[in-house]
Amino acid sequence: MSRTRGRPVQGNELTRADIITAALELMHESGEVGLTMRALSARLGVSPMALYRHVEDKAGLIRALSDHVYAAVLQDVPHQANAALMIRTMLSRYHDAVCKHPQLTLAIFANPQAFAGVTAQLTERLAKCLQQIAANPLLWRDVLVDHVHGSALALVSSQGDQAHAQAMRLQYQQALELLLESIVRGTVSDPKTLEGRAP
Amino acid sequence: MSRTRGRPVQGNELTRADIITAALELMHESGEVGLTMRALSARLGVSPMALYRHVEDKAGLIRALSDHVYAAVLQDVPHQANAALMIRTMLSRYHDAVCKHPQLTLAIFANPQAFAGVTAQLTERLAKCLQQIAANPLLWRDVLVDHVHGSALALVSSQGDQAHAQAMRLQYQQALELLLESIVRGTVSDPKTLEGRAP
DNA sequence: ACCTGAACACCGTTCAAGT
DNA sequence: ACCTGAACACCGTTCAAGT
Repeated sequence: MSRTRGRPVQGNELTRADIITAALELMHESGEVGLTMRALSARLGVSPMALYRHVEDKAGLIRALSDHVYAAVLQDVPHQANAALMIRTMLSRYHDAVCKHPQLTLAIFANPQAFAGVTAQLTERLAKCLQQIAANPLLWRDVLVDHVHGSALALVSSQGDQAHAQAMRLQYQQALELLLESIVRGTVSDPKTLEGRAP
Repeated sequence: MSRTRGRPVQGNELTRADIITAALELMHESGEVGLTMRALSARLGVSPMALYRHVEDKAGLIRALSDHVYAAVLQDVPHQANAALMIRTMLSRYHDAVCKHPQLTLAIFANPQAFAGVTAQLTERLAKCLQQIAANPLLWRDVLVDHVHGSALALVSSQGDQAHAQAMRLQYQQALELLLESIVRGTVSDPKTLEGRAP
């Protein structure tokens, strides 16, 4: 009988990938609070200190998790295309990633050192796209990104209710369409220069 | 020379109010992570266990903090008035409270047991107001609430930068106006019944 | 190179005891 | 009634040691 989780083959070396998958499982089961170095090492059948060979820190672990989870968000987004379409795909992917691991959002913001570069890149590209279709691109960018983060928090607080989570995903998609409509329909009411909340 | 923080008079009894103010100070200085029962008790010049006379738990402490911080949000909001105005005041107050203690948002969502009733009441009243002016009230409610929560997270990640924080507050107000414009201007594109994410 | 064990400075919380 | 002290089961992380 082989083990279905933890290190795939007993006696093999511990892998960064093993750590990441085990950590995500652990976070699903017991939340951000449950993700501890000690519990993670126990699940992998290894001493706590073995983790520090593959990950710098607990913050480093969370950074690794977000890099892994958000990897696909910006991949192969064409550079010269319909701006609304690009916004839709980037935000849908980001929202999908966030919904699969809502607790990770909490962990990232609770651990400022764990902040991954993906969010920064995402907001930058979003702003560029919005400049083509919106009167107030930076305002709308924050509205859109905050909506993703806010729905992650809502997802965390409705822990485990799968039907509810599914309903919320649908609702997000509809709200996104509503917002995109409003953006393209909108006109400037106050054209003075606005600063974003970037890096 | 009297102490300027901690218990107001030495020898006096420890008060729930003392605990709350000291806890908020502590959270400002060292974040959600820094708010520990032991550090809090040390600041108050008292044994850790003395806190448990006035607060059930650490979750109970955070619940007390949010009750205190959000107390003014729904106070004296008239029941029959301009709907857009009511939305503006409720959200502005909620955003103000959240901005004064952004780390508290993180603490509340990280501690599900600490969830206070104010948010539930707020979303309910928001939905009622939105029914009067919006085609998709529940969708817009989530967009508005998520924007508040999302900007709290953004505020946490830009730790301590006061000028930046001020700019973000301004930006929030402008985004809120933009959203209210969009709401009143909007028409239904898909009139099928939508469910909210409320309890 | 990769992992272990013991140790340190922390947590939240229980429980018995002091005044 | 209100607070203290010692103790328990946890944390993340350092450091020396094993193979």
